[in-house]
Amino acid sequence: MLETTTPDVQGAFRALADPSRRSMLMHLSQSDMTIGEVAGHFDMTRAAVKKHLTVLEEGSLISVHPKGRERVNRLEPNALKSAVDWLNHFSNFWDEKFENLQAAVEAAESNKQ
Amino acid sequence: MLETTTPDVQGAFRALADPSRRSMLMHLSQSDMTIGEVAGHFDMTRAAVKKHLTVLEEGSLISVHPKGRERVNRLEPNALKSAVDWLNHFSNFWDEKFENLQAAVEAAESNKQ
DNA sequence: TTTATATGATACCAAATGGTATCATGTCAA
DNA sequence: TTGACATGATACCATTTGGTATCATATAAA
Repeated sequence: MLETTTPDVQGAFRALADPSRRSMLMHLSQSDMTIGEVAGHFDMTRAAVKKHLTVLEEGSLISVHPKGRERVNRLEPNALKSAVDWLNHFSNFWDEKFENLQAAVEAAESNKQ
Repeated sequence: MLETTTPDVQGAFRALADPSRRSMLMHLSQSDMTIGEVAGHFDMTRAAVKKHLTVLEEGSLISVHPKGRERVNRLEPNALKSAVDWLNHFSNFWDEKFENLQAAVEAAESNKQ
């Protein structure tokens, strides 16, 4: 009831607060990418990009997989879900639209299992 | 298509990144409150609370309504929706569960009008 | 083996952030 | 009117944050 600071949630929202990081998530939603490939889409040094990717990894929004001398960054949808969950759970208080939405989530989840 | 930095979204995610501010939203979801009332729930000065409330207001997550010498802070659900929308739109890329979810949102919205 | 390359690590910097203390202002009430 | 009180506004501080530059390390390739 009214959880506010689950570490997961904090890490996710923290990572989502920066527009560059949100943009990186967008890129990673289209394909896994090495740090160098990610950096190719941004006007900043690889070191800066790597810091952002570290924040995303700390928030469990991405996972990193060594492959030879490269490190492949992969989107992790589940952690994003924890942010959505926080917002939805919270939203139930005032808007029935969100109740429908949460019901849809639960229905979809039970269908999968 | 792949919007990353709508001002709305940035303001909302920025405000949501801090656990104190998320907690304030929780409290405000139960009732409108003056800055003094909000401050009563936190171990920090009123000035600090006011700064947080300003960030929430800048993100359009709350609205402020003068009432005599008080200023009543009220939750604004719609701005939270912009954050949810960003997450959902984004989620469609990899998880059909979220497609169901977004369909439910749209259905609920059209039912209302 | 040598060399090029992808990444890691560190040091450093300016600006933003979360916080305090203090003072000013506006409004309710005696 | 005058005092109490809720809030606004500043100034200030320590820490975090987003960024750069530089050097070290590990691996692929010649």
